[in-house]
Order: sequence, then C-alpha cells, then structure tokens
Amino acid sequence: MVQVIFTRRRFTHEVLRATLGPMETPEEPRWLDEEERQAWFALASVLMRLPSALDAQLQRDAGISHFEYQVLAGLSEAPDRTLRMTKLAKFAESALPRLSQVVGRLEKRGWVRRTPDPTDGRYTLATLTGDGWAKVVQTAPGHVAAVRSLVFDPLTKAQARQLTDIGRRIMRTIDPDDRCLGGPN
Amino acid sequence: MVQVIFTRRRFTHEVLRATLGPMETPEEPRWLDEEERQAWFALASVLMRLPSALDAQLQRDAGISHFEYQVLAGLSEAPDRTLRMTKLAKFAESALPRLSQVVGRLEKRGWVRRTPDPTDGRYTLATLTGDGWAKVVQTAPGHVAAVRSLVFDPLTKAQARQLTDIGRRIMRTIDPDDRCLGGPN
DNA sequence: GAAAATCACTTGCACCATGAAGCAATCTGC
DNA sequence: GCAGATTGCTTCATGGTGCAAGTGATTTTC
Repeated sequence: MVQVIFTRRRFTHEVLRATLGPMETPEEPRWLDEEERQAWFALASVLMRLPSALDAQLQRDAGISHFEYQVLAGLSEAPDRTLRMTKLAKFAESALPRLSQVVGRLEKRGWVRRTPDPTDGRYTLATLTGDGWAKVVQTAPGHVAAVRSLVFDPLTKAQARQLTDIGRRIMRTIDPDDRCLGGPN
Repeated sequence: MVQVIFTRRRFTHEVLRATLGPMETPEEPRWLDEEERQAWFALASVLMRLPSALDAQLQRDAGISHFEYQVLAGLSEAPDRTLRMTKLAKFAESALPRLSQVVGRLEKRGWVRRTPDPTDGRYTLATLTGDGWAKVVQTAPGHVAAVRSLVFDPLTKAQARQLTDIGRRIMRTIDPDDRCLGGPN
C-alpha cells in the first residue's frame, strides 16, 4: 500500500450532487473549496512522487532502499553504533517484522551484526559494523544532495520555515503522541 | 518501496566529519542547516505517515486501497465514466502493469468493465459500472472528510495557500514536464 | 500489399510488505 | 520456586508491486 489520494478538480462536488438521493445522506459533508483542492492536489503529487524520487537516487547510487539507508543511518548516530531492535524500529517508524527482515539482509551484506543483549536475553542488539559505517559515510552526501536539490533549492528560506510548521501541524493531528519535533525518544 | 528518508538531527554533520579522510572527498557537500533539517524532518514524517493514515481510512470504511479509490474516482469524473487504460494510468500516476491488475480486481468486484475500443483495437476502455459509481458516491464523503481533518483543519488559510506553492515548486523540480498544476491532460 | 516496426495492454516472475502464529527469555502470582 | 502470562523478536503465508518479456492490433515502409 502506502499510496496517496486525489480529489481532483471538480470531482468532489459532482460526484455527490448526482446521486445522493437514494443513499443515506451523511449530513452534507464540507467539501474542499477551490484553494483547498489546489493545495491538496499539490500535496498529493508530492506525496506520490518525492518518496520514489529519493528512493531511486539511493537505489541507483548506493544500491540500497531508503528504508535500509534509514536503518543504517539510525545505527550510525546511536551510542556505540548500537540499538535494540525495538528502538530502531521506532526510529525508522516501522513494524518489527519488517525491520527484522531488513536487518537480516543488511547482516548478510556485512553492514550490521546482531547480538543478544547480555542484560536481558530477550532483546537483540543491532550494531553497525565498520563496513556499515563506511557505507553510510559514502552514501550520505549524495542523499543529502538529493534532498537539497529536490526540496530546498526550489523553496525560499521563508517557505522552508513555513513547511516546518505545516508539517508539524499535520503530524500532530495524525499522531499527537509522536515525538516528531526532533524531540528525544 | 515507496518510503521516505531521514537526515536526522546532528546526523549529517557527524557522519562525514568522522571518516572522510580515506574516501574520495566529494567536494564537501552543502549540508542542511538547522532550519532545513527541521523542515526536512517534518516533511519526512508527513511523507511517511499521511499516506498510510489516508489508506487506513479507506481500507477501514470502504474496503479499498487508496489506489483503487483513485482509479474509481478517475473514471467517475471522465466523460461517460470511461477512460482508456493509458489515460487512466497517467491520471493515477501509475505504470500500466499495475493498473491492469488493479482494474482486473475492480472488474471482478463488479465496479469496472473493460471493452476494446471500437475505433482502435489496441486500446482498452475501462468503464465505471452503476455499482462502481455507487461505491464512489458512498466512499467519497468519508475520504474527503479524512483529508480535511488531517490536512486542512490544522492549517490556516494562509498556510494552505503556502502549501500549494511549496508543493508545486517541488513538483516542478521532480518532473518539469508533468501537468501537475491542475492543468488538463 | 506484405514484412517490419510500433503501440497498447497483459502476463509471469521475483521481490518486498503486512499480519498471524511461533519461539525463547523474563517477569508475576500463588 | 514453579506454572502462566508477558515481552521481544523471528518466521511463515498471503498479497500487492515493478520489471521484463509476450500477445495482439495497427501503422509504416518498401
């Protein structure tokens, strides 16, 4: 899944106006006005195309998916380049099964090593190896450059600031409990 | 795939400063400054969580994925509720093989019908059935309500306008040839 | 007007994501 | 201190995605 939606141009108005009679009228929803529709359309396009554009850059230049990069990056900035699987999953905003498989792949490639936590055998510690660190170091510049060129170069400084606020407001609505303001976890 | 990336907090600076010596120095990339990092972090969160939040609403309330909704919606606003597969694919920003399978599923559910174009046997016309139209009519309000509550309710009018401009600038960078400004196709 | 190229679409295959069940280590109630 | 519940992680099965090859219809070329 993970895809995004439209509500394109005159669509929303027409659809319901046509055959709302026989249906249970859901108390006349508040449709999007023209400005909102344009904003939604612009946002939806970005939601669909920006992730794959960034993914493509990483895949092409480093042979890894964005999610894999994120896991490596998460470990690279952790103390001792080590994190428990659960923490890492939270960092990467992923479920455990997915992380488990990805870390398994990264382990096969020699970038990550798994060891049981000596203080509690239930935990698994994922550690970035030397090769993994080197991989991150060599991958990061290209990735940052892609983010810069696709996102920040076309925006003014003021717009980047606006974007911060906009993104945070939306995130607070989606998940108020999430530490998405750069706060610690 | 289709996932999004981070470049979290102090990460970008530290990573490279540490071991750039032995690598070929990629002419000292321009890192993100503090404001940019915060903006990127906010945007990345939205890119990861908003699509799945919207998908979840549709899946829960209507039993369809967002992509399926998009296909149905695209047909519902087309003349005669009919579109050629290629046009529909462009509308849904998807490749043809994916669309072909999804339309196959929608056809099995009775919402879409496929017929060869009488004027050119290569084309396939996808048509929304009566049931398909009803499905869209009953699904749209909840979906629009989700978009409104997750995106526009938390934003000011001015921010919504800013968002339009921001999104368009980013899209122009990703794909300058795309008609993503609401223009016709 | 027939061979070749092109076009629109479908199918097959490999990969990855998601959810349910499984397994092992630890904690809790008696 | 031992059975049962809980926690953390892994594995398995299903289903969707994306790419490359395949099919059938139309246009082009000579």
